[in-house]
Amino acid sequence: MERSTRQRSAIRTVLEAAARPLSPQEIHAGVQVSVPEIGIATVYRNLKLLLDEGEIQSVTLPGENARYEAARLAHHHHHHFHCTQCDRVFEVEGCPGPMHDLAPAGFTVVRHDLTLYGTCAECAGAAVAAPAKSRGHGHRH
Amino acid sequence: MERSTRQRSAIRTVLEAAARPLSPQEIHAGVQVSVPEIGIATVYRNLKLLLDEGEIQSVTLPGENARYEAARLAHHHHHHFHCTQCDRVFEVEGCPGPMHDLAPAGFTVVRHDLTLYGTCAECAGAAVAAPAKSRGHGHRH
DNA sequence: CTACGTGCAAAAAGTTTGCAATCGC
DNA sequence: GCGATTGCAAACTTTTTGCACGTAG
Repeated sequence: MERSTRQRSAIRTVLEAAARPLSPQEIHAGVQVSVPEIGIATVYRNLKLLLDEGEIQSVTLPGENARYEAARLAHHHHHHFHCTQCDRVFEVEGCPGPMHDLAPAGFTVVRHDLTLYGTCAECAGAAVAAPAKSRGHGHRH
Repeated sequence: MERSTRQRSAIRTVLEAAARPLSPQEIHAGVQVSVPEIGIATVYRNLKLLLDEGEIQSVTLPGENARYEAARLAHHHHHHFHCTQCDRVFEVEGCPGPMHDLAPAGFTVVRHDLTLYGTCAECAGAAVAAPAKSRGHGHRH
């Protein structure tokens, strides 16, 4: 049976408190504040477990590693906005509508993912204050 | 100056011959047919080089490692269809149109990626012949 | 007490890099 | 000949797994 452990609770707490999808590393760092001895493996094991239970959802964007968010914080059908400057991911409400007929004849569209790229409001504002455009964060891998 | 090597030519050939985006591993395997001693590092180095030159493009789908295709085979603005049964990726022509106003106020949309998921025509046909649905290919990582 | 959970370290998988040998030009 | 390029192995990153110990119920 599933037990209640300090580490699992802390992971839940961090995810509930986040306003956006978090990477396993961000979650690990966040949990270490309250449970310093937690290992990254425990984070991964719990993410998988919570995912199976449907308590959290994974957010996978093109070319990025998976992020995770509490399912109850995720809106129904939504998409994501990826700020190319601060590298954060936001949910966006809208959807261009059903795209069942974009696919060639014979293809069945079950689901779709849409990712918008650009500059978030915060970074757009910062750009005014500090017009020096630094190219990305160079975070490879 | 850039030299013409057997390995680089072979990589170009494999990409040109492919009807779909290929993973570095698929490219490596394909090139080994004509240049057996090629190492995977050479594949990666050349992919990066060809990418910088704009000769090829990378196709990054959510949760997947990058695939590559010859730029001249890629259509202008297009999106991708990922068959969840055979795991192959196809290009689709259409686009639901500009989605600049999906993002919250203050956000600027520069680009977008759309991925459709479902069953390709071939797999849909095969399903009729062999209705047994096998759950995915289990390719993790 | 006992099975589930954890920490740690090692293993996988994918990608990058250092280095000496090789080969195009 | 010289420098771009390669093969190999080692390094690195992210995620998974083995194992002995810890702990919730």
